[in-house]
Amino acid sequence: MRIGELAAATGTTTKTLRFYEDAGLLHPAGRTPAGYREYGQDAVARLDFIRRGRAASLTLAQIREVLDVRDQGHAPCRHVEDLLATRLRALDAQIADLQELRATVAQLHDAARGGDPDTCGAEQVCRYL
Amino acid sequence: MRIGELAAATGTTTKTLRFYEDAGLLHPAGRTPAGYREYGQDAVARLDFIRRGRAASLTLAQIREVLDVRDQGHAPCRHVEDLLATRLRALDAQIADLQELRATVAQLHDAARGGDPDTCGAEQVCRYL
DNA sequence: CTGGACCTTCCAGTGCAGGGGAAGGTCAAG
DNA sequence: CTTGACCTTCCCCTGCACTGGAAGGTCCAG
Repeated sequence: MRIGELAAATGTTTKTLRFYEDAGLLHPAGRTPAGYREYGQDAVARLDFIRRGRAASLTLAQIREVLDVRDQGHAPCRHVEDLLATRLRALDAQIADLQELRATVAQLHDAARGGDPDTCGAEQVCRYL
Repeated sequence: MRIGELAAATGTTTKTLRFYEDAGLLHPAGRTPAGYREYGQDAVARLDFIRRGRAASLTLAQIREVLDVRDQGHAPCRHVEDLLATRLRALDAQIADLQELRATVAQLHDAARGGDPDTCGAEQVCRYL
């Protein structure tokens, strides 16, 4: 199939597919005599994997690592497990950071809600922030 | 004071201060005969405000809005309150999204943790993702 | 044989908040 | 007089994952 069909079949765009090829996530596609890219079903499976990886918030670099392991003939299960564990820890840290930030912002907002603009001094930009 | 002193006094860099001036967060500074920027104490207060805004995860554009209101002679309290409320809602949404994502990744990780690499078929990249 | 849908490559831009570094001017100390 | 610290403008680079658009080639239906 050609690039447009593959894009439609995997819910992405031709732009993205060429970008993935440049980024090393897709093997350079075979070409028709006219120079058009030609893909087989394996490309669909590969893109489905990439999509699942993206859905799990893995970066393209991480997904490529997994694909590289697979392309070298090894089962990437172990690598995927490590990746997911790392991602999980990062997500926990990120959520904790955001919750802390939320508490700070909520505190500021509580102080500002009920404030009287007329009592603002001109020597500072805003006493509520 | 000169730009390096101001940077040291506010815990930032000269690069950032020039960037803020370009971005409209700082008024164009006065210049010495040699062309050096010259700042007063008000610049320190302004940068402290910017720093607090950044700490509350406001964007530079949002902070500039507040400063613009202030510069036009109005107390920005009300504007700040709205901004904080909006930021709070965005943070809640972001935290909820991340928690959902975390659940998904945790599920994948649980499935992968106990898996046997030898049972992986070659027809897919990895059955755990 | 022409129109339109598709394909190719290449270059540039998006958003965000700066950072790196070059080429050159200024100032005070030694 | 020179050294070194500081300042100036200028332009490009970073990360991340694309997206937009121009200029041109290919293919098929009418």
